Order: sequence, then C-alpha cells, then structure tokens
Amino acid sequence: MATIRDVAKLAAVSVATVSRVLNNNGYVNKETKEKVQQAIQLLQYEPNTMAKGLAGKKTETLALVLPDISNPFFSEVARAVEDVAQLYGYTVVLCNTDSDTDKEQTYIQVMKRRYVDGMLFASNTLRAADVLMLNKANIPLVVLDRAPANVPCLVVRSKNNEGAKLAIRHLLDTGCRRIAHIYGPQETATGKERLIGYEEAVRSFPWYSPTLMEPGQFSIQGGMAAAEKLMERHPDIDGIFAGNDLMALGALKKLQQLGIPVPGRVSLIGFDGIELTRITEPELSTIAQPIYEIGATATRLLIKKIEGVQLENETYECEVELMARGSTRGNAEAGR
Amino acid sequence: MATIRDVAKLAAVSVATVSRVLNNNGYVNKETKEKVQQAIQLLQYEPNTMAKGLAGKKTETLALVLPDISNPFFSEVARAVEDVAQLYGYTVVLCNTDSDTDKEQTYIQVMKRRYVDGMLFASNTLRAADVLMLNKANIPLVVLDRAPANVPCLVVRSKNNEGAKLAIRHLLDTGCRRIAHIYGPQETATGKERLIGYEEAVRSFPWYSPTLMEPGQFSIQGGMAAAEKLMERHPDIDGIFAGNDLMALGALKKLQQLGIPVPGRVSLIGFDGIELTRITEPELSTIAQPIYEIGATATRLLIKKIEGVQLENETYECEVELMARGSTRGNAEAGR
DNA sequence: TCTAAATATGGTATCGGTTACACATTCTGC
DNA sequence: GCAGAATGTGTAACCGATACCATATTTAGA
Repeated sequence: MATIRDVAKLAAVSVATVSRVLNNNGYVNKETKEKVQQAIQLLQYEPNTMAKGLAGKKTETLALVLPDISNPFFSEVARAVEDVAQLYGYTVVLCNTDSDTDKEQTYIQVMKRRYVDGMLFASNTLRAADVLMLNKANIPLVVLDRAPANVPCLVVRSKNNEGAKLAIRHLLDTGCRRIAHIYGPQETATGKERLIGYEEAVRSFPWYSPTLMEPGQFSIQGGMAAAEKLMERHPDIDGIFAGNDLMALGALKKLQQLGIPVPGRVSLIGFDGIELTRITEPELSTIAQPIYEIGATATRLLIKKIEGVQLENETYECEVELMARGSTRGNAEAGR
Repeated sequence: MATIRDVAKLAAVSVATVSRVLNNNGYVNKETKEKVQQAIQLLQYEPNTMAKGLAGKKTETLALVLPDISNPFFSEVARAVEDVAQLYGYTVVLCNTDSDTDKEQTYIQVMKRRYVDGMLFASNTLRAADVLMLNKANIPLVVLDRAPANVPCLVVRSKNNEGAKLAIRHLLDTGCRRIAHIYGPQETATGKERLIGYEEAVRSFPWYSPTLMEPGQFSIQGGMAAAEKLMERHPDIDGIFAGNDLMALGALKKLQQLGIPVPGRVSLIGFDGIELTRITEPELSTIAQPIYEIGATATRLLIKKIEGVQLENETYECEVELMARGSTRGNAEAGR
C-alpha cells in the first residue's frame, strides 16, 4: 500500500504538503495541489486511519452501547445513529451489553483503548462512576433515556410520563372503564416513568387497584404472561396499557389466543412506536416516540460535543404522539 | 493517559519488556513481570489500540456490511457476529448499505483505510471487482448468502432450494391443492433460489401457472400487495409460500384484513425463521434458517481466516428446518 | 570445564501519519 | 521602496506501540 511518503516522492513535494492537501488546511498552491492529487490517484493512495488516529488524536469512531441489537427498538436507534455518523464521517462500533454491568465495563475499557471520539449509551446499566471516569478521560458521551443520578451529562429522552397519560386518556375517551397496566423493569427510567404516569392518571378512579398492574419485562413473553394473569384476575378489564410495544404485542397475541376480541372486548395500547406495531391485525395503537429522531439527535449532539461546540441544555426531551389504530375501540378502521 | 514508556519508567525496565509482558510473548522473568504488572495497575495503563494497530498491523476490528440493521433478519445476524467477535477480542463496525452499490463502495474504501482485519458481507450488492480488490489488499472476507460469480471466496448460506421444496411439500401434505408463491428480488440468490425451488416443486401439477407467482420485495408492504393481487387473480388459492418471513407476515395481515381465514381457507408459510413469526396469531409456519448460527459461523470462519488458518471448503451450507405452526392447516394448535 | 542453548533484558528503528517551526517568496499599503 | 502580512513549502520531532537485533547471564549436556 502506498504511503504519504510515496505520494510526496511522486509529486516531488514534502509529506507536509501532501498532508495539507489531504486535510485541506494550510496554504497550498493550486498547481501543487493538483500535482499531489494526481499522485494520489495514480498510487491509489488511502490514508491509514491508524496512523492518523495516533498522530492526530482523532479516530472518527463512535461507540454505540446498547442492550441488544436484535431488539427492534434498538436496531431502529442503531440505524439512525449509523446514518448520521456516516454523514459526518464517523464510523460506528457496536456493543451489546445484555444489560450486564460487567459486559458494559469491559466495553468501556475496550473503547477507551480504542480512543473512540465519543460514546452513545442506550443502556440503563451505566453507572455514575463510569460517567465521571469518561468525563475525566475526556470522552464525550450522550445517554439515551436516562443518566445515572447526580452526574452531569447529555441526555436524550422522551416524555414518558406525558405519554402514559396520553395513552390512558385515549383509552378512557374510547370508552374503557377499567384499565390495566403491564409495566417494564423498574430499574429503567422508561419503565418507571410510564408506570407512574399510569398511576397518576388512574388512581382517582373508584375502580383503581394495584392489582391492575403486572410486570412484563419489556418482552413479548412477559407481555403474554402478564395479559393472561390480568384477565384471570380481573375478567372485566376493558383496556390495557402496555409499557412498551413488545409487551403489547405479547398481550395482543395472548388475548387472541384466549378468544378475547381486540378491541371488541379489550382495547390495547402500547408505547414506543416500533414498526412491528403495524404487522398485526388489528394494528396496534401506541404512543410513538420518534425513535429514529432520538437516535439521530443523540448522534448529532454527540458529534457537536466532540467537535467542541458548547451545548447549553443537558437534557433534550422528545415529544411523543398518540397513534390511534385498530387495537383501541373506535379505531378498527384506522390505519388502513 | 499513561503510555508504555511511563510504565517502563515506573517499573524500571525497558519498553520492550513491558511490551512482552503485555502480549505475553518472549522471555520475561517472573518477578519482572510482577513489577511491570504492578506499574500497569498503578498507572491505570491502557494500551493505545491505534499505536498497536499501526505498529503491529492488526486492528482487531471486523466490518459488518449489511443492507439495513433495522431489518430483523440482519439484526439477528449482527447480534451473532458481535457475540462471536467479542469472544475473540474483535470489535465490530457497522455498515448499512441499503443495497446501494455506491454506499457499499464508500464503506469498502473507508474500511480499507481503517485496516480492518476482515470484512463480513451480508449484502447482495458486492461486486466481483471488489472481492478481487480485497483479495489483493489481503483483507479476508466472508460472504453470507451469495458471492459474485467466478471469484473464489468463503460463503456461508442456507439450502434455499431444498427449503422451498420442504415448504411446498408441507403445504401439499396438509392438503393444499393450489399453491402460490410470493417471491423476493431476483437479484438476490435467496430470492432466486427459493423461486426456483418452488417452480421445480409445483410445475408438474396441472394447476400450475406462472400467474401464481408474484413479487413482494422481501418486505411486509410487498407481501401485503402480493397477497391481495394473488387472491384477486386466483380466489381458489389455498396455500401461499412466501420467499421470506416479512412477506409472509404482510400476506397474513392482508388475508386477515380480507377476512380470509388462515389457515382455514389459505395456509401460509414463510422462510427464514425470524423471531417475529411467533408474534402473530396464528403463529407463522416457516422454513427456519439457523440465523444466529449463520452469523456465528461466518464470524468464526472469518476469524480463522484472519489468523491464518487454512480453510478447505469454500462454501458452507446450513440446514433449514420446517417449523410447522398455526398458519398451516392441521397445525392450528401447534407452537402453544 | 567448555560450549551451546535457553533465559532475560535493553536499545532503537519502524509503522504512517500530523504539525510546529523555519525559511522563502509574493503581495499590500503607505 | 520597504515593512509587514499573506502565501507556499520543507524538515523533523512526535504520537505509542511492536519487534528485530544485540548483549548478558544461566543452565544443561558432553
């Protein structure tokens, strides 16, 4: 492979000049520039990113840390992150943590050694100590959803509480009179805030009872199990708000298996707005977060931070939107 | 950040010795080793991957090139790739091509500059010229599904033709007498081979007609449109084999919208075995590829190749398996 | 006891870039 | 016509590792 010195020799200039041409900085005469560019062409020269990174202290690499890329929510985020990164000339490194603190630690270590320019965490296992350490190591980071308490860092998130209330209001508006909630892990901000939103929205009703809440681990399986328990416990439930779409999908499946018409007897709404909510029949109503936008915004912020732009806000909150579709009463024909 | 020289100084040895300790090669006295390790601890030393890559010609990085990470098939592959890579100490860089040759070219360029140790292509846009170029540049690669014709390279794939026949046989076995096919893009080996498998399996039947085949672009939308057209054209269709699960999912949705009972009036089977086939009611019968295994195997092969192991086979074919579930007749209770 | 092999360690060139600094030439404005 | 800024280019130190080679000491075998 040709090196910068080969190019310099062929173009009969110094390596410094070639470097200037490559990076388009400093003064270079127009003809010299052309000469150099010809040499580059001729030699099929490609600058070595390793050498560049070593000398220039920039690797043009971002680390994306998430629980599991095969979860559709995260793969949509990942897609957005990569798109924006690519646009700005950055490369994305993928890290699956399975929400395991040890794995996360290992990745942080490895990414530090790799001198990634920045890190994006879509993971609830991030610890305050890590944030401080990364700050000290001068590695910019952006956190999706939630940062550890008491440490300053950039966060991009959605209005979970508001979204939960939106969901409940929609169920009430479409005639539901007894609404259950399938909630996500309470270690996650997402799971917790949506649960709180639900409670705040329903606790003043006479029918409210804590037994209307059931955990579903943010998974399809969990959603199925929770729906089954809920319907057994309270056969008169006529609305279910699931804390994310996967659990809602599971609940839908279980209800269909039990022969309970959706939305005929039970209305169902999820949260997130992943694509999969459109593949079922009926389509799933949901509180949509702008998933792609969240990933894209987070990445743009991260890159700004890397490039030294001062950012005022610490937390960026994204709006959520009610998608009323077939799984909630009165919307059987919606979304077609 | 501490460097190897800081460690050397603190431990009162040379950098060469520290390097030996780090890489566990060459002769090092036991006590010296401990001294060095203590210094490493004390300084919280982390070797700089850039420097290592530059000096040692190994970056411990793999590039994963695929059309779109948000497609569940590919995100499952990606998960497998990253798991295995992580296990062997490699880092995975993500590249979404959208099956766009230009984008792919750009990525190949960028990855060459980054001196990735190997590349994994799960993309049908790879051109013969690229393979040759990568060979010349001495960058190992593994291709999922299909390599360009006439170039030697490692391929990991599934038995598509056989799988298609398995699907048809299953539909016939469960009583179908007029089977349609929704096929994928014919530029892809996957799409083509499954279509051929279908044709070979059904062309001897009196009911066979080319109008029983309809393209569906491997997408949910495409599957819906195709199912609609097919049912309009041949209302007596009682079985549909879709060339992948996404199209089958789309077809299922459309059939349900049209009020056509599945599997009551039409049996439906997909191909791939993605997780999503389990979220519908009825669950989708499918010809399952071992998706995770494919990704994992491809990665293991790639790493072997990187580490200089001679590999005999050029093509590794994976077995496919019939998953008879609710969407095909006689299996309404299956999978519960 | 002598020699060759095994063990242990250090010095330093090298990988392929960036960039500070030095030096030369050409513009400008007064 | 000249000072000082703007333009243009080269030299070489440096980034932080690896690894080749040299050298010194121990060990083992004959």
